[in-house]
Amino acid sequence: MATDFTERTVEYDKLLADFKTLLKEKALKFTNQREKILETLYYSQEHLTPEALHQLIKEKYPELNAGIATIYRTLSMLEDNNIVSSLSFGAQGKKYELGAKDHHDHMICTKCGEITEFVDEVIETQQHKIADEHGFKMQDHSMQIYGICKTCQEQQ
Amino acid sequence: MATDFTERTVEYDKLLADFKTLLKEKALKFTNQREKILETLYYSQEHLTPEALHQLIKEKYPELNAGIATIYRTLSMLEDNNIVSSLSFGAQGKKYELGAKDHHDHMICTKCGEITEFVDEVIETQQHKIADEHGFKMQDHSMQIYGICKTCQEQQ
DNA sequence: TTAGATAATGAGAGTGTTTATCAAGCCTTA
DNA sequence: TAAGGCTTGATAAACACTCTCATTATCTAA
Repeated sequence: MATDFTERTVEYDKLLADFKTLLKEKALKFTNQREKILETLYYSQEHLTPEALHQLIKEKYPELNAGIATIYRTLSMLEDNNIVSSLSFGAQGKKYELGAKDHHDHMICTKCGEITEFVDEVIETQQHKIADEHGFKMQDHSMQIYGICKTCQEQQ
Repeated sequence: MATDFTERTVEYDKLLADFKTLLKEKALKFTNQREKILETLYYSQEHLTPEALHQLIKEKYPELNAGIATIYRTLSMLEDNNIVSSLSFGAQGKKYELGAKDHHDHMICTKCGEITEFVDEVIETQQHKIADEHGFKMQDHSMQIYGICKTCQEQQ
């Protein structure tokens, strides 16, 4: 446990340092709001909507008085710089997660909304192959599997 | 050509008949608006936004005076009954298409917004395999490849 | 350390999309 | 054909997100 926490802290410190470097490169400023947004995204295990992220930050740092516009602005900026990635979720808007991890896809439970991540090499390579066959210059991809998760199946 | 048209008409007639049956089963009514929406979706080769669908119907059937609310309501109903499926398109909203066709995935050009459909057996089977491995009861899935299409690459 | 330049912020107005409300109208079927 | 109840169009409202702008905070160079 102690080890996990330490590793986690070290990993976050690296993320933060990289973030600062990026800001400097682009002549952007390192603000309290940006720091707390990155931190909250990092320590949250979930995929967050801008609204949910806003709530979390208001609860933990009420004195920051962070506005929702700043959340949106920062998430956009983080996404443009490939630090976070977003997942479109039908009409319910977007959810964001730190994207510094390895690429992965999502399995979404249509009952409880839980999102499970997975990585599959066969699919990764196949996607590149398909894009190539169509003369398509692939930039990104996303795949979602919708269904009922194990827990929800058992509850019936 | 004549053959194509005939086949197409026959196929649409079947779709329409099935739709009527569904409505009857659910004690819903067969209205002019619902018919024109289904028809327009069927004869359109494109993935349509609710707004675009509304425009098409206003142009072709001005006397219907169809309201945008009806378009949304009908698309929802059709989607709930697996007659159409929608494709979330980031911040730009949703696009709808008839879902009675074979399953397929999408390749989306981030420059011009063009959507190309494709079917890939390797991916289809792999998806089932992944869901099984996670004890997930798969209901549906969607995959999008984002990138620059051939035409847009050539224009640069 | 300080001051000036300028990026970033919060509040709130604005925008575009989707949904809810409700009175009037249309479909079904008896 | 007439009644009942589902549908509709118009419009208000909810929602997600973006823009504007005056004020505040950050960075840097002296």
